[in-house]
Amino acid sequence: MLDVKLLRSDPDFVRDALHRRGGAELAGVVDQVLAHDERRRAAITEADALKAERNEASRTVGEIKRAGGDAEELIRRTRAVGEQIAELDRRVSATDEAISSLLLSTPNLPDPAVPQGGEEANQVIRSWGDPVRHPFPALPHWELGERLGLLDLPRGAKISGSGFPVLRGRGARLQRVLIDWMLDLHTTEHGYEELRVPYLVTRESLVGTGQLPKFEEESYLAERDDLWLIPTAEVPVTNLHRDELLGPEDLPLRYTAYSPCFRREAGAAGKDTRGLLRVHQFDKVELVRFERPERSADALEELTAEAESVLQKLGLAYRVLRLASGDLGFSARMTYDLEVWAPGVERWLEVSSCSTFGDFQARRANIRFRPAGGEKPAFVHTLNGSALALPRLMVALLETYQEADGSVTLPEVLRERVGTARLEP
RNA sequence: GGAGGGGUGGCAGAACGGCUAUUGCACCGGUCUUGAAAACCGGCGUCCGAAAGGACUUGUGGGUUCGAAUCCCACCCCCUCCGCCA
Repeated sequence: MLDVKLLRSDPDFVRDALHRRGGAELAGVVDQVLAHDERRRAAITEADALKAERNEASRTVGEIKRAGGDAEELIRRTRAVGEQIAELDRRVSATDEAISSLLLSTPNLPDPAVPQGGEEANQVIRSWGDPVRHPFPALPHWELGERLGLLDLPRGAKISGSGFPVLRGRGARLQRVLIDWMLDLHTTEHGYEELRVPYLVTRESLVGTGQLPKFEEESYLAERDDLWLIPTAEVPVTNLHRDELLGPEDLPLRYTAYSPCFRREAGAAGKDTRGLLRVHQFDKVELVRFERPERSADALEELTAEAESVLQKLGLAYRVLRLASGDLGFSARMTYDLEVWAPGVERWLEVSSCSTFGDFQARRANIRFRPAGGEKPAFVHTLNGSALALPRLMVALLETYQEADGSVTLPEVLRERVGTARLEP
């Protein structure tokens, strides 16, 4: 959520930043909010004066009664003031609601370093490894998966519909091993605390991180209990500290969590329907950081490097993109996408999105810290990134390490855990 | 699911219709001190306001009242016991 004070003090700056992100219509919320804000403050000023009057009168009533006098006349007049106050209070809450409903649906402002434009303006800022070109006809992962008995898409579809893959045998084990190995990497080498979190969350939690109220159609809802399936572990992990005031010594906080992720992919019907490229349920290991504001820029670089280290250790070629303003997620201030090369489908696949949110989520979720003893509380900065998302990682792994005979040779780091060096039919 | 108890500031914990939340701990500033500790003084939630000042804040939302932490209603959460259960 944007700070109303910022809109008030520098409306041109906010208008301009929102314009870069979503055009003139989006920039228009600034003036709408400011109009409500002005009405709101006028009503508060008026109501506060009447409340002061009422408090004074009530105090007097108490004194008169204690002295054994008759306060009827004063009570009657004060009752009328009470009605005026109620009317003004209604106006305050109406404008309040109008403002928060506008702001809850307004995305974060892009960082100045973010390139302007849509997807086509994303910048490749670095790459690692050489994209593999096999000297034989490379198979896509769904064929490899089927031949090697790792993947059973038809049965997944039978159970739950398309987009719900079944992994089996070595495939299931490989995925479990990758999760385990990544968690170990982040806890032992990167200083993260491992969390195991709920996969169903309240509406409030989704509002806290920014998925709601705007993207309701993207989430699954268990209506009977009004609980939502998480689209990412970011939601429960970030909300871990919702409505908390952290001490000066508490930051930074670094958490890693495995979770399944549930996404309706409502806007992507018909896109990437084959194999594991886009599914409704997938596994992911997530990194989440709570940082002091002055640390958040460096923290994003660190977090991105930590996600990259997974691909490096697996020997998979990837590139890092800085997303353009129009391609940023709702809550993000700046995002690096990691795209891994998949030689079977001959595409770069997004396996990680590392973002800083500034104080945007902290404001929505009310996560504050005390900068130093005695100082006023301030909002923390939150960051997160996938490290990594499993399906596309599996895709890149299988397609990259496939052999001419259809088998797959596993990278060294996984062999012991999987219990074999080669996946064969 | 049933019965009972309870949610008050960063933490602990009083007040149970009116003098507008007593107090302790922690933390910050000051005085004192060579320095520290102790002691003492002040501060330590949000909003409106340029300021003076004012308003709000006792889980959340309603209601009663001139006035609600306190009374009433609904909901949420925590604890204890019972039932069910991986």
